[in-house]
Amino acid sequence: MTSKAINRMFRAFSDPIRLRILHLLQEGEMCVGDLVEVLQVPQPTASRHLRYLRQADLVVSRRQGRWCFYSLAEAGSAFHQKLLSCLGSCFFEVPTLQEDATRAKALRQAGGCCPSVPCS
Amino acid sequence: MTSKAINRMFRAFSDPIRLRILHLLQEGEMCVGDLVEVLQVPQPTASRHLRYLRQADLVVSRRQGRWCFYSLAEAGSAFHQKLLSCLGSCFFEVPTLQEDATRAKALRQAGGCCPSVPCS
DNA sequence: AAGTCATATTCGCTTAAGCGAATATAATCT
DNA sequence: AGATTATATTCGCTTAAGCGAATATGACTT
Repeated sequence: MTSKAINRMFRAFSDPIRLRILHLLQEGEMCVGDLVEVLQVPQPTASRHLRYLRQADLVVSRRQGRWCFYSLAEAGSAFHQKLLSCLGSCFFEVPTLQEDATRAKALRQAGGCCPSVPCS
Repeated sequence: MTSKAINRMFRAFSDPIRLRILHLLQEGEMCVGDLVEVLQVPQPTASRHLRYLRQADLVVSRRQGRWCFYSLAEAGSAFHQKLLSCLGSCFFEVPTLQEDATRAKALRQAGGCCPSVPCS
């Protein structure tokens, strides 16, 4: 965990959409399609931000058939853990995060976009 | 504490020099001259970053004679507190922060740039 | 092989933000 | 008032990064 990596992580957190993604992934892995539906943003936008997060070592991806599942990367340092713990506090301040949570819950109950793949 | 404010705070943390300033100010307020000496950056650079931090509501300034003292702003939210607590973990990862601490300690013992102003 | 679905990348453009160099402001001192 | 000291701002330039629109890749289906 170098100084550059720390700056990259902070910067990764400093975008509304990426914050939303990170917050969503706290509940478990999600495929891109479901993320797009919850975030209500164009798919390329989601992919772009996901790449950014991957390059910052904040998320990892796993391919399964046509779908690509993203989840939070293991926190390999105290700093990484602290940073993740900020997400919880954001929830109370950012209404969008709460709306996302509502949509995500509904989507989970509806089954999501990928047909009966054991999503977790 | 709006969503924009949160993004601004994260972004404020995502620059090496600003991270160093925030870390230094954890030990108490400092005047610009002392910051410049510890950071070893041009004075306008320090001022620019201090303004950025002020606009993000992370630091406050107080003028005393010719000198301007900066200190950390009171954390008015759980989020703000969490974010500040990341600074501690950074210390172990970023050598520059440790070098700063050494220089700051020496400077404090030498009296700093402002003549016997009750600096704290 | 052709088609379709899920995801990723590229392109052109715009804005934020970093830097060094120069300059401006503000307060104190003589 | 004029000089000096401490800090702040401006200017010109460069790079990072955001977006929408279009296109490419990769995997499964028929």
